Amino acid sequence: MGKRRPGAPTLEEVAAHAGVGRGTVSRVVNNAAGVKESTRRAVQRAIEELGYVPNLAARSLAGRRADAVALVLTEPDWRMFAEPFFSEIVRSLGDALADTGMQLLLTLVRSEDERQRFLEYARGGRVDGILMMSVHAGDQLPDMLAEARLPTVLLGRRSGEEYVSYVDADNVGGARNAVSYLLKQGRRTIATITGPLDMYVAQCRLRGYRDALEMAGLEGTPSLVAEGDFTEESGRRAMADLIERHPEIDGILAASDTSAAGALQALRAAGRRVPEDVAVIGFDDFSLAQRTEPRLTTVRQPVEEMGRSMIRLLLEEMEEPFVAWRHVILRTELVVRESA
Amino acid sequence: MGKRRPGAPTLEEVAAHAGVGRGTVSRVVNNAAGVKESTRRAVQRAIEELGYVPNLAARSLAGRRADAVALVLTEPDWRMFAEPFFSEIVRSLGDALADTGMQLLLTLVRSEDERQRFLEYARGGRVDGILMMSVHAGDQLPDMLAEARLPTVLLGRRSGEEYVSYVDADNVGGARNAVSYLLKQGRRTIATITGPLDMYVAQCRLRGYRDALEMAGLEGTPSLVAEGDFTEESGRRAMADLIERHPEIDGILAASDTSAAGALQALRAAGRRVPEDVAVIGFDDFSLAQRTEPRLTTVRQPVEEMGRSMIRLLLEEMEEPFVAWRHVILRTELVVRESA
DNA sequence: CTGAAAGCGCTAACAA
DNA sequence: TTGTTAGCGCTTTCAG
Repeated sequence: MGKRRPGAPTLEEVAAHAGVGRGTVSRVVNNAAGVKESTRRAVQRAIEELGYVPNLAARSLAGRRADAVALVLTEPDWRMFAEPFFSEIVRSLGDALADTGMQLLLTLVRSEDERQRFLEYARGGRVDGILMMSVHAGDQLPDMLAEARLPTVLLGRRSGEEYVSYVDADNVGGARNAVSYLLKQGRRTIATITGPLDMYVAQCRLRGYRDALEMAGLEGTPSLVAEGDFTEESGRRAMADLIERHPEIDGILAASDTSAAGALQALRAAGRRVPEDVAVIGFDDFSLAQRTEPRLTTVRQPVEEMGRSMIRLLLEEMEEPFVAWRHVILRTELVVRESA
Repeated sequence: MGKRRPGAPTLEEVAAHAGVGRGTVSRVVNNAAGVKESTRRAVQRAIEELGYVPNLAARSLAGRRADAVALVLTEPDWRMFAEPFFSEIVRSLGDALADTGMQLLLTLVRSEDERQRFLEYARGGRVDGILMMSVHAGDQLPDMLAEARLPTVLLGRRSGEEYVSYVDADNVGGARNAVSYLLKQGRRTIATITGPLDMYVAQCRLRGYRDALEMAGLEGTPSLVAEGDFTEESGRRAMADLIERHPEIDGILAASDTSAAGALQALRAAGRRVPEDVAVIGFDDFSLAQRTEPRLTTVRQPVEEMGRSMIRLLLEEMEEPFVAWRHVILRTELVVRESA
């Protein structure tokens, strides 16, 4: 293994070149206060002239932070990689992190082997904190991270009793509002296309659907529930099944915008008019707004706020570790976009 | 900033606990040869008992590698994030890296600020090498990395005179073969939907298209070339334009499978039969195989091989730095999938 | 405001 | 086969 950048100048050399002590250079590099302006300038010139770049390993070792946080993507996320919700969240995390000077590192954990490797990486101190998104119910990684006392924040929870810090949307409420809205429109046979039911988020949206029906005094019909996995293809397939089972369907709640798009395709293929014959509401509103269904009514999650909240919680945990789990549940908003 | 894992045991403590010297523990941890089996076992027990985890910063500092490589995604990549080609490449890189014990870190570089931060991160020695994909012609980052003497490998090149190490597919040849195939079928009015023409890969595919026409003694018609950006939406739009300008079109080469899918939609919407009236060939074959167009003929890039090659080149550069740029150009394959 | 010095935890070279 | 030791480059007291 070739040594890294063999002749790279060190703090020491910069100090010598500038005719000051090591500590002073360190202060300048870290923008610490208490350095005479002229000295600072002299040091800065020396840095320029020598092309000095701080050695991050040394900095880390000397007892400070790694200045990086990892966003872990476990295997089940993989398919969602292509979902707009995913990239929007990543984008918002990047924005939220911009001020902190920390690097956002996406890491893929697909096998047990990779999980172990990542754990070593994190426990080895290469990151100051860990973010996870779309956690599946049975995922043990958050527990392992918690055990290693690593600041961790989840997007979504694994169950109602999640203890690791998380940021989540009010999925039950969002779904309930959506279905109530459909009922208010006079729809009576409302079906739902869920997400993968091993994810708590999907369970919550399903619960909201059921709650709304119950509140309206209607009885839930099991055959009006079709499991999907958030993807467009699953939406198409689920919708096709639903139409066959219940030709009288006049309303749909889909657990994602993408599966809603699939549902719309299947409905049109079956000759239904949307939204005259059948109204569709989906969760999230990224892909559709940009693509083929700009007029779909959606339950919007506050993505920017989610990213910001995750970073805020993470920073709090880094600041004052191991004192408490922190939870944030953000409100959703029904965005009505039906054309007149 | 809270100190990281304050009470974490060190090598020293493990050594004391096991009643051996520090060096011995280091050897055991690193699986080095030359340790008596009984000693090794004793050390391993001590490690278990104390829950020792090596401090990676210290390890890095002590003169070895960072055991991590970064895959940089610059702003223009961002849209491709959702493209199947992207996730397939990432997957193959992960596989290729699995043996090496290195962490793959995806980093997003969207702004000048983030570019600077990443540069510091890389020059600071947090990664042993850098991979970049879908580099745009004007991107300076590879030069900066080269200047910093950081092992770097690109997927694709910025121009015909690329010097930084890269792995690329034979895009000209692939496009030429595809168009020749269409010509052999008797198609005579062949259009192309390109990728973003500020990317060399898109230029090459366009060149291949033109070469094939020329070889057949046909004249290239500028209005048969529509610029897209690899996305489905761009394919739809470009195709719609092309049909309007040239209703007689009977063949299409699309620069990606995704834009080919968009083209197919536009063709069907215009009442054309595919492939009877119009034949379509796209580059890559991921999304379509999994989605709606399993029978599209495609120019297949050897994704697995691309990932493997990139890692191989990177390892070579790390091993023996700064001696040469290395280039690999992989053959493409025309995968005919028309139904009878 | 600045310099000197004590580590941070590990690897690797050298003795033993 | 193993123990000892000299750094790796930086941050951070503590004097001055």
